[in-house]
Amino acid sequence: MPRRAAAESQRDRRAEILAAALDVFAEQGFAAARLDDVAAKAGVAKGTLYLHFASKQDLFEKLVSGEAAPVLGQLEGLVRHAHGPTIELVAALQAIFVREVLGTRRKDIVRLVISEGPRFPAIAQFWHREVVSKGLAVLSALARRAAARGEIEGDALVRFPHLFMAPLLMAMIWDGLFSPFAPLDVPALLQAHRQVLFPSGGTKP
Amino acid sequence: MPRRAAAESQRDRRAEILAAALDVFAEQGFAAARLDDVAAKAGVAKGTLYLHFASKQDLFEKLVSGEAAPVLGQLEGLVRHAHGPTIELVAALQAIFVREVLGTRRKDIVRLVISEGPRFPAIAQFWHREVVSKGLAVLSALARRAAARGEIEGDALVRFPHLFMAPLLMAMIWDGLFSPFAPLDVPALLQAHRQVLFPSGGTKP
Amino acid sequence: MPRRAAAESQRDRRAEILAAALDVFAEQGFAAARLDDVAAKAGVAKGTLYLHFASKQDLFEKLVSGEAAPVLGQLEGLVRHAHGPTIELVAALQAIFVREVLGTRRKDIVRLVISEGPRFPAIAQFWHREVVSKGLAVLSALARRAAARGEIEGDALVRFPHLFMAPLLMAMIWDGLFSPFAPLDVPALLQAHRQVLFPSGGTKP
Amino acid sequence: MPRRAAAESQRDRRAEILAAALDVFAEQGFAAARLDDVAAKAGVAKGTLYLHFASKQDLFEKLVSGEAAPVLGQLEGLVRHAHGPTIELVAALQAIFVREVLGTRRKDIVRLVISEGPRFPAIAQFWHREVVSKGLAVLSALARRAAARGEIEGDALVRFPHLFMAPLLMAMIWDGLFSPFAPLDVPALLQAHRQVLFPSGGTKP
DNA sequence: CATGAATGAGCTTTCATTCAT
DNA sequence: CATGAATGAAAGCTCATTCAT
Repeated sequence: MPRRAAAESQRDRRAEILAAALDVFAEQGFAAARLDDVAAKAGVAKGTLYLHFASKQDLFEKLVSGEAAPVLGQLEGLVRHAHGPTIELVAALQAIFVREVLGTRRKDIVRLVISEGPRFPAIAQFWHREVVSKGLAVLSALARRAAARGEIEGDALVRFPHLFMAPLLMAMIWDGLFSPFAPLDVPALLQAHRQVLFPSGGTKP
Repeated sequence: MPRRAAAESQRDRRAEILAAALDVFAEQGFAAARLDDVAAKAGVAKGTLYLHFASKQDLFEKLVSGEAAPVLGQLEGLVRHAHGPTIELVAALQAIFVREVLGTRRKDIVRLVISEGPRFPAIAQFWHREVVSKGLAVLSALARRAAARGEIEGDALVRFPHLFMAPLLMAMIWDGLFSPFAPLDVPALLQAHRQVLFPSGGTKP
Repeated sequence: MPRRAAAESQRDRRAEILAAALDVFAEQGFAAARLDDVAAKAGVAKGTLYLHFASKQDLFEKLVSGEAAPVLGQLEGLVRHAHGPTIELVAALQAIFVREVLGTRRKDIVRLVISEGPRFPAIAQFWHREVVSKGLAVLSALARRAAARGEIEGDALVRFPHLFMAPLLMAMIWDGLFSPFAPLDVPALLQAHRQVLFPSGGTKP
Repeated sequence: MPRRAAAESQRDRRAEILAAALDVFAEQGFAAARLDDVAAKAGVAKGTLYLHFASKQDLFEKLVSGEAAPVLGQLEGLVRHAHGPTIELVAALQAIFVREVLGTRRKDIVRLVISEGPRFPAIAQFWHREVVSKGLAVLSALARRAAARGEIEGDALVRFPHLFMAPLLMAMIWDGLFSPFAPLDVPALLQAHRQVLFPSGGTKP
């Protein structure tokens, strides 16, 4: 099956380039990244990049638009089939985020979206549509569940599920900026956050 | 008074260049910013930039290291001379942040620190030392006050005053990324946050 | 044989660039030379220079460090296999110098070494080690031979073979400075020099 | 006499600038020299240079065209009123050259003429007319005197008095290029040269 | 006269993109 | 498909020259 083998090697090539691109873009930012470095890191010639991507910008856009779906799926599944106190659900979601985003190169993707997004409207829109709004919908459902179970008061978190996310965002940004000289204890931060969200410890007051 | 006049015009020139640099760096990021554009926007020749700043990087570092002190002073004063319910104090602090940061070019400075800081350790350290750690100290004092007055439970916010800031950070990032097509109601978000922080409405339960 | 062809074209390119660089550096000196001119003269784009040389300085150093060995070889061979009166040998050496240095672009290399050497210690040392000290050694051997054959008196030329070279150096400098309006009859100068060196006409007194 | 004082201070200023210019041009060459450095070294503002010299090139031309006459006068006087063996006269002339040129900043002027002359025809012509041809005339007279006294044979040195100068030129160039790591014993070189010029020790054979 | 801030043309160097092999 | 030499349009930075003070 030479066709199959060729297609696979194609996919591999492309994946290697994307991995190298992530390294370089994450370290340098879009403008300062050099395709020479991407090619060298991917082990291909510079011209080869253009067989897979139309331009530097295209490579960048493909890179930051291809990595979010699976995590979101995990979140969605977790919430849909949830049972037990919501505070435990929140802890599980945070753990997934820590493990699957903060603990992987995905955090670099998110940082790139934050840093470069304003100059790449297509990327910002894609992320809002495919990641942010879906994630917020899941979290809003979560808030509704907690309210229905009497675990939280008011509709603040239903209307602004962003408040679930904010400390995770902060952890991600802190990590990139200050962790070399002022590391942040992320699990403790998230635990504190859960304490704030569920003042009565997650049980009905 | 020619000496005096010359010194003043010097300061003006420098301020004009910094203002132009903020425009250009905020829009393009550090690497993609062109000093030609900065000079044109400031109404000076390219060479003039180098009479005031040693290099592009120097200009950038001076720009992001010169704008935070006054706001912090406001916050500190407010907390020190506070009276009344802490929730109102928090509302006032948030309002200051919205007015003095989100509502001004300062938000662009902060965004630049977030985006470019990882490549400029000097800037990250400066901001951590001069802005972030001081701001967190103020917020921690605020949390202690609220706990002392019985307005919040636990020490989560004392240990992690970051949780006060997180939604403001989120608002700032959202604004830069998504506001053109998905604006965020920041006052409502902050009000919701206050509801979460002070579930009993800011009075002792 | 595409590999072979590519390597050859590589060498050709490099040689073309070096030839163009010699033209431009010789005419303008190092500092005033423009790489634009080098590129144009070599028939390549400006960026191509940097595929072969790391910088303007590198190009210059490679240029002045790559052209002396063959001539020295000729001199050495001539002296080693000499027979007949030394004055004829000197005449032959001078003729080689006139033909191979004064009559070619090599004289421009030497002039560049003289003019720019003080600012390029690496070049000065290279030339002293590879060219000057070897050349002087050959000339000292020549003086020893003449003394052994009773053609000259004293050891002045053995200790200072520089005295053989001095008029050639003068001819080279005169040529660059004054020849447009006051040409120097170099063969006559060199003949006069031989008369001085061998007052008895090259035969034992 | 304010007029006189002003005129003197004018001359001083000009002399300071020329001295500073010599420092900078000698170290950097014409093209690489920066008028900023000249002004700083002279202790004047950059604009002041233009009150005394029309341009960088004008400053350079004035600098290298103002320093030769007195030395030539000494040579001329010495030869005109000579008595005793010519070899002693030659030794005296060489000593003057060593003292007044090699031992002073004048050697830097000469080196500048050699290095930059090809790009400044006005300078080359001036030096040929005012210095070189006059100096050679003196040396030719010297050679005639030696021949008349039977101290040398042939007319080689009468026709090419350059041969007197050549070792001095070599010493000057050697000094600029190689002396840091391979110093040349100039007095010994010149003594050797006299031995070659006067093989019988300066007495009639 | 003297100053030095301002100018802007011009320099070296970089790097996304192309294309002959 | 893959290569990597070649391109050339910028970009950052310099510095001789000018001129308002």
